[in-house]
Amino acid sequence: MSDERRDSLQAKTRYDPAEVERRIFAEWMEGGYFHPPAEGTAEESFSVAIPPPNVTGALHMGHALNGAMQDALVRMQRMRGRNTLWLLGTDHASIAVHAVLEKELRAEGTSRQELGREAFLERAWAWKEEYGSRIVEQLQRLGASCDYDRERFTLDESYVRAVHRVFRQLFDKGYIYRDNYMVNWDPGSRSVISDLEVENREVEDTLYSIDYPVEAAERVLTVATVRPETMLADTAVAVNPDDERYTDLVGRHCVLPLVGRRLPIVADDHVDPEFGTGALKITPGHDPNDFEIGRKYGLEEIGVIGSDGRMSEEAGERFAGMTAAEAREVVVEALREEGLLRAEEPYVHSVPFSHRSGERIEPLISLQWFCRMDELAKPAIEAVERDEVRIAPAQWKRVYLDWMNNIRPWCISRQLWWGHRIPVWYCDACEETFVAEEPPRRCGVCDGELRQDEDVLDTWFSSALWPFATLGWPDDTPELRAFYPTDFLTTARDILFLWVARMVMTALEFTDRVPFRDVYVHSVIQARDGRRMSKSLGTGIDPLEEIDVHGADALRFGLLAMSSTQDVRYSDAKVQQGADLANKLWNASRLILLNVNSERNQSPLNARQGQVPAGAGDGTSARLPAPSPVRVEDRWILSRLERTIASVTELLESYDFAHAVQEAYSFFWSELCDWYLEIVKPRLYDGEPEVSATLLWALERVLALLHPTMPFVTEEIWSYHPAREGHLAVHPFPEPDESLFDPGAEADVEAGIELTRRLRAWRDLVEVPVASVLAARVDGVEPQEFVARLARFEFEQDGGDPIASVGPVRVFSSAELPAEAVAARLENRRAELRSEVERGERKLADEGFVAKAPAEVVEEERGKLERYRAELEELSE
RNA sequence: GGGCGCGUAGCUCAGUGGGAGAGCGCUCGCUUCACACGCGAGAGGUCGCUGGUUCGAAACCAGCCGUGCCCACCA
Repeated sequence: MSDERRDSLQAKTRYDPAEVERRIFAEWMEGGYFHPPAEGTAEESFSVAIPPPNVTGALHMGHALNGAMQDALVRMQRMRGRNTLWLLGTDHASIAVHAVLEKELRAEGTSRQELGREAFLERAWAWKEEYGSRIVEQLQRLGASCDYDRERFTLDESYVRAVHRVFRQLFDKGYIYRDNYMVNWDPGSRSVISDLEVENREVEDTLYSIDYPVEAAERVLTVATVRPETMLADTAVAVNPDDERYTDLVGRHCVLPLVGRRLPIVADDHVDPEFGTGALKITPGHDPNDFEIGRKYGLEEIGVIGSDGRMSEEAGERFAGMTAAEAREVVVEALREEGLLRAEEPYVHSVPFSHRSGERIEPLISLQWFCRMDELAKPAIEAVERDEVRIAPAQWKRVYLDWMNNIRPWCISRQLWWGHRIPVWYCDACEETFVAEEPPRRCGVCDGELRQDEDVLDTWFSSALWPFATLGWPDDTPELRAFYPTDFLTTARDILFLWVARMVMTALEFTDRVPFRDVYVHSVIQARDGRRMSKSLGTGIDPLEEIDVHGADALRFGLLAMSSTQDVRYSDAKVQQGADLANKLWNASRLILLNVNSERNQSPLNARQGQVPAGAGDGTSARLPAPSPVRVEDRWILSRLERTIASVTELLESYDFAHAVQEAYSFFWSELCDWYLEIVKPRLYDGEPEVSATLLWALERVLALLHPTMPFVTEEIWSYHPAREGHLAVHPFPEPDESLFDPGAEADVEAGIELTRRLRAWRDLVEVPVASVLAARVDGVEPQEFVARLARFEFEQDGGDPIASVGPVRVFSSAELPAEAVAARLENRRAELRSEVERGERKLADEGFVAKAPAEVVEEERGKLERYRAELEELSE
């Protein structure tokens, strides 16, 4: 280390992430570590496709958590020397982009319709170029080791080819078809949306009961509805076939009030005789249930509400042009005048809203493109049943399977412009339809002009191809060979159906492989008060602000530490814990690096594994073996370190990030810093070579172990390590060395620690001044050297009569020891011990326990009882 | 209507059959030459309630109470 470097290390008593992070990130990028060559096979390499954020998106906590998890696993594999790709990209997000741009256009007093398709798309591309990479830059702030040189976009030219190929093949198989069907019309985005983009909310409406006169009879049928305006589109009335009140009416007709249309009275099981009067008005044009019933009985389908949300010509002159809400009032008023409005009552029920625009869904019949999913689902169900795709935690496997087993056709067309335009062309002259991957020039039948379908595909149709389309499919590219299938996917559960299930289906259909081996469904991070984090509620917490204040490592540690298999509240304390850990790492490293006797400065980690990390030095310099510790505390810390490496690694590999980081934290803080460093300080200051070697070895391994979760601070500290030959980002990840496990050393040092603790506690209780060193004798085995030093005792043979016992330590009286406090403390301890002895005796007197409990449990109980008895006897002398 | 989850220290959460844990907060004592974003020592829980299984239950089973989420076509 140069003198300047040493001085700066000496001077910085606090770790400052803001100063470090951008510099370190730039070094990684310069090293090209995140841009793997497209070589080898997918089995050899390690790859992850990032869940592509929307181009309109800004980094939110969900991205940050997901990023922290992916980066931890990706970095670990990269350090292990795998050819590692974390594929980055963004999603074109049709609806979101439309929302942004149309808002802009409205502010300018115009609209996309006025602008026209071509100009709108130009504007959309310009917007994408300007803002689309914002989230990518934000991922860099997090330290995400994505391949920034291989960024993909779901509207890339090659991606478009993949989409067209998939569309045509599904069409050829008869899975994709065009139909007039009941769809979810979103007046907000003025497009159809799929069932998965609809959310139901409880709403209080008014339930109206309306009398429908029966034709040629004095009777009326009273029907109930929350949407009286849709009665204009009624084409039947239904009753339950078992409902005796109406048996005689089935097959006859009602007369629709205000309209005069004759409505057949049909019988159908769907009608609940208990609800209202047991008679249901049927509106196939505007209600999904009624639509099904209508198709079943071949009823007329009338649409009275248009896609603009206004009443159409079909509704009649009186209503045409009104909004649905206006029409409702007029209809109700007219019914009231005619004396047909039987009742109005408040009614709470669930109503569909658009997840995207937030507006109430208008169900209507429309000519749209659909994709049958049942055949595609079959292999995707089997793959998960057979654990070829493993979903964790386990309950999500069943949720996935339940949904897949009840899958319904998917409406894939959208009345939008930004997106993959549907690759279908129509010939108006001969009414022929062409589906093609490349735009056909003329009609193949009559040579007439062709007109492309106006609509675009659901954004999720293209996202469903993400893991392979980003790697060049349908071409057989080196990237595809090297990195597909990918290894895992981490995601929040809200896109399990929307995205994950569809990727599994398309991957199996088009590549014959599962797209990834593991799916890990992670926590949703809620706001501090337990509410959803959302922009509209104002409950969002900005990860970038957190990074500004605490550093990326702190945020990453905090998110991983708070994560769980269930939803958790955002915890400032956990982020602070991460910041504290970064600072502690920095300062403990300063202690080591500024005080070691650095004659031996090679890398033990490299030596043991014999690896030369990519991007590291030439790999030819001499390597030293692991330190061969002579002192028991050295053997202890090395043993604990290796065990920690083993368990942290195992926890990371099983996606248990919270326990992984907390285990690393507690080893480092409690064992390495609080005990080992305190124990060895005198040897370190003395310049003893053995302890220096042990400390440098331990530091190297701790930094490497923590690098996947806290990449910046570990990389920065590593830059001062004498064994450094290259960046930590590509340094070997530690493998646990079981030959260093040492149960004997662990037991010995832990006993010393325990005694030290008891001595300190005793001092505190008798209120002896902190600085005073107490004289005492030890009966039995002499404790380790550090016990007396850290507890501020001096062990000697002679000092008169002991006035107190703490374990084997007999404390001599001295002026600083208040006799009364000592006596009180002694009595307290005796009382404690008596109760412990009593408890043990009671338990061992229980015949059931002695007879049925496992022998080792009983033995343990006996041992404890013996120890307590012995101590009590000692104190009673 | 169906499904899944949760209820443990003041707060946020771990803990799946052998004496209740962590972080933060709180109390007391320390400016001890890595770190006051620190060090040492403490206080604080009838583990939602009621039954059951077991020698032994925070953990397993049943019921209840409270709470969150997902799915679902009763107007």
